[in-house]
Order: sequence, then structure tokens, then C-alpha cells
Amino acid sequence: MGTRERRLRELAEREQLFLDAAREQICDQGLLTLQMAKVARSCDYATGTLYQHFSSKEDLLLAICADQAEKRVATMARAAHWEAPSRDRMFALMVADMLFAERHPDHYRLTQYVFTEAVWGSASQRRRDAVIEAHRPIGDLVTHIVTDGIEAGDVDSRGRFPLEMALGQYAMTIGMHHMVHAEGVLDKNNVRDPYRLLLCHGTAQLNGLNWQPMIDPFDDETLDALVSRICSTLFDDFRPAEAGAAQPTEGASQ
Amino acid sequence: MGTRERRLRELAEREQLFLDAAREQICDQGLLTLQMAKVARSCDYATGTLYQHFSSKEDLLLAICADQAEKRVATMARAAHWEAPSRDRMFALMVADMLFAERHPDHYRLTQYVFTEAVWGSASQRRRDAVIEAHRPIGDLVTHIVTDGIEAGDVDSRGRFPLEMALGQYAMTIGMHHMVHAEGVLDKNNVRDPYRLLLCHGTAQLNGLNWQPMIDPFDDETLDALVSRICSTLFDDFRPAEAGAAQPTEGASQ
DNA sequence: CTCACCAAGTGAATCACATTCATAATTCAG
DNA sequence: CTGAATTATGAATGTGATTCACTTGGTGAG
Repeated sequence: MGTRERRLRELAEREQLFLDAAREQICDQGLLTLQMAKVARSCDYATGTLYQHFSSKEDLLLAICADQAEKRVATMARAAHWEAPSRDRMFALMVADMLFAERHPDHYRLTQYVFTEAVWGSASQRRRDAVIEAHRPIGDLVTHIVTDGIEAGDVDSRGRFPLEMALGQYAMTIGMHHMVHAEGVLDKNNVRDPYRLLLCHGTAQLNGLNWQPMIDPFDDETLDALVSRICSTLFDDFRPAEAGAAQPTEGASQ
Repeated sequence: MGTRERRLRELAEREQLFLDAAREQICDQGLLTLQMAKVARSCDYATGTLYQHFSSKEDLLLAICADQAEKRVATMARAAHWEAPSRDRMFALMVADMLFAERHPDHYRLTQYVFTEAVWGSASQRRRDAVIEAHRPIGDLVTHIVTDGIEAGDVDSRGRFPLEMALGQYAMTIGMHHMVHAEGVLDKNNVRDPYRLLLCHGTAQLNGLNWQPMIDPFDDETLDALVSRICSTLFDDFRPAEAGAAQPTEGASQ
């Protein structure tokens, strides 16, 4: 009978309902005030029902993170599948992540929180695996670009695994997100426009890896033009980047 | 009278007592199980007394972070004050941070947690400022190295502020720490030896900034030798780096 | 169609802690 | 030495996560 299947589908639907409700509550009122009972109530379910899906509050947070990872992956996939030289695609990866971060600041804050020992450690193993699994495609995309680059002769991995070639850029991106979200830290050090700096230093890093063709990391005009091209080609449907990032000079913005 | 002064000193001492007790409890049993009452009790004070120093649990966490920052700064200062070319000192900065992270894994996990919206946001403004203030010297050290490098003609900042020149490397370091501490993430992606990769990519990044003299980021032997030299010159008193990092080949290790 | 049964849902009760505050102890100027 | 002022105390309070004894509604054998 399809009874079991229907039930399974209904369960999945309800789980999504909970996830969306919780995310909305976080967006509206912040992580601080997220309450399990409120989430359940806002979906017209009892608290206990919520706990049939998520073993704890932390478990729910990881689940939201895994759920959202799909969208993040989709954004980065555009960059990875772009018909362009490998080096431009690596650059586009950074732009994609920046745009995603701007569109979904809450996702970033949540991710940061979720990977914290205190939160990560109090979620179920199943959920942890799900989060890692949900992020795996990012690694696959990157591996793909690097492999293409090697085949095309754009870069020589000198014995490193493809993913290892990209880890520096990825670490830099993560680190910059964290600094941007650490309220006050950059301001008090007179650092402006951190995401523009990310592009600058990311470019330098690719140059240092001898990834062809080289770009002058200090040449703002060229970088801006590249960002512009990427935005209009791949992210036409995104809101124009406002604060912080390099501004596209084309029609889309302002 | 010195009465007021004595009282102030006693207050400071007690605060330190609380900080040390709390840190020890975190080291032993993890952030998860830190309880305010236990901290107070372990110092033979009542709960309320603890609250005279820290406005909340989060406030206490920030305070620990600020307190430890001093040691971290001291470690990085060795690198910054090294009698060596600016480029080597930048590199040494990464090594210093890696060593410190290895020696104090708890400090890193705590820092990561503390800069999270949920925690940062529920500490007092005073405490937040203290944390930022405690970290300021890092910025100063970096600024110093970059300025020296520019004066010596090792690097051209091309109009960027000194700190901005180093932000890429700093972001990369932070990001790598976070990945290392995100249990399971690197393993499941077959990434080994993340800190060695940090040195590789950091070197590439400095090359890309055209910071002289260049080093081949893929030349493990040269990097190892440099790490060795740094460890024996500056960090002779540190335990030899075990897992993950590039291993010194000289006498000190093993 | 009825009824015993059981998986799923419920939300009030429980529990764990952070935080507060009325009271007790201590300090200190005079 | 005394009483006002300051500080310490820890039991009481408050909040919110988590549990679990009790419903409920659907299912299928008779």
C-alpha cells in the first residue's frame, strides 16, 4: 500500500514546515530568542511533535544549516559550471559566496554558530553527518574546477590533491566571513570594504599558485570589471551588491 | 589611604581566580557543561559573588577570551619582533599562531564560540570592548611588520593601509583554524595536514602580493627548513609540534 | 459496521540552570 | 565601639528545554 509512503511524505513535509518556521523566527528575532515551543506553536503542533523530528534544539539548528546548504551549493554551482577559464571560475566562486552571504546573512551567522563545539557537540551524530553530506557538493565543485584547470594547463598542482589546491582560498573566504560578522572588530581597526580585500587577496593567492592567466590583485578596475561580468552573466537575478563588496559598474546596480 | 587600592587589587585577584577556575572547567569538561554555580563553588564563593564580576555567563566567556588574548599576543609578538626580513616575519606570524593553537586548542574553540552572534550579543558592551582592545596589539604587530617591509622595499602596498595588506593572510589563518576545529569536515574530504597547507597557501599569497624574496610554495623542504628555523630561534621553549603541522627536522623535535 | 489496538500527537509537568534579591556578614569612618 | 554602607550569600525565582502519561485517530480483523 502507499500508506507508508504517504506517511513518509507527510513527515518530510512537516519537517520542512518546522525548518522554515524556525528559520523565519531566527531571521525575525535572532538566534538568541529562538524557542522550541514557539516554533511548534507557530506551526500548530505541540512541542512534543517537534521533538519527534529533532532530538534537541541544537539538532534543529544543524538541520536548518543542512537544509540551507542546498541553496548555497546551487549558488556556487553557477560559478563552477560557468563557461570560462578555470581561473575565472575560481574567482567566481568567491564572488558567489560573497553574494550568498549578502543575501543570507542569517545563514552565515547560523553556520558559524553551528560549527561551534558547544552546538556541534550537542546535536545527534546523524544530524552532523547530514550537515557534512549537505556540504560535500562544494568540495566536488571545487575539485572539478581544479581538475579542469590542470587539464587545460592553467595550473600545476605539483602533487597536491585538487581540493588541497583550493583550500587556501576557501579558508580565506571563511575567515573573512567570520571577521565581517564579528561586529566591531574590523571597524575598530579601520578596515573598510573587507569583501573587496578578499577579492584582492584571493587574486594574489591564485597568482602565487601560478594559476594562469595572472591578474594584478591591486588593479581595482580589472577586478571590478570581472565582478561585473560575473554578476551580469551568472547572477543577473540577484539584488545588486550594496555595502562592502566591489560594485558592478553596469546597468544592474543603482 | 591604601584601603581602596588594596580592595581593588583583591577584586582583580578574585576575578583572575574566577577566570582560571572557569578556564580549567572548560578544559576539563568542555564548554557544554560549564555552570556558573560550579565555578563559584570551586573558588569557595557564592554564585552571587561571581555575578559581581561578570554580568552573565556569556560575559564570563568573553572575559576568559580577553584574558587569554594576552598570551596569544605575546606569542605572535615574538614573530613580529624577530630580527629577520619582513617576509619571514609574516610567515613566522602564521607559525606562531599555529603553535599557539596547538598548545591551547581550548582557547581557539572558545574564541570561535565567543565571536558568535548569540554569545557576543549577550555580553556587556564593556566586555566586548575589552575583547577587542585585548586583540588590538595583534593589529599593531602586523602593521609594524608591513611598514618595515614597505620601508625595506620588500613589498609595495599600492595604496592599501598596512593592516589591509595582511588581512588576507589573517583571514586564511582564521579560516583554517575553523576548519581544523570543525570536527570531521576535513577528514571526510580527505584533507590531511591542514596546517601544512596553510603554510603553503600563505606563502603563495605573499608571493602573489609580490612580497620579496619569493619562496616556492610547493617546496616542502624549504618551508620545513624555515619552520624549523623559526621554531628553534623563537619557540625553543614550545613543545615540538606533533600532529598536522610541518615537522621541524632539527634537534628540538622528536 | 464495530471494536480492540497501536502509532503518533499532545501539552502539562519536570528538570536544569542562569539569574536575582532579601538577608546576613563585614568593613570602616568617626 | 557603633551604626551606616558596602559586599557576600545562597535560597528562591524565572525561563525555557525536554519528557512522558495520557489522548486521539486511523487501521484492519471479525
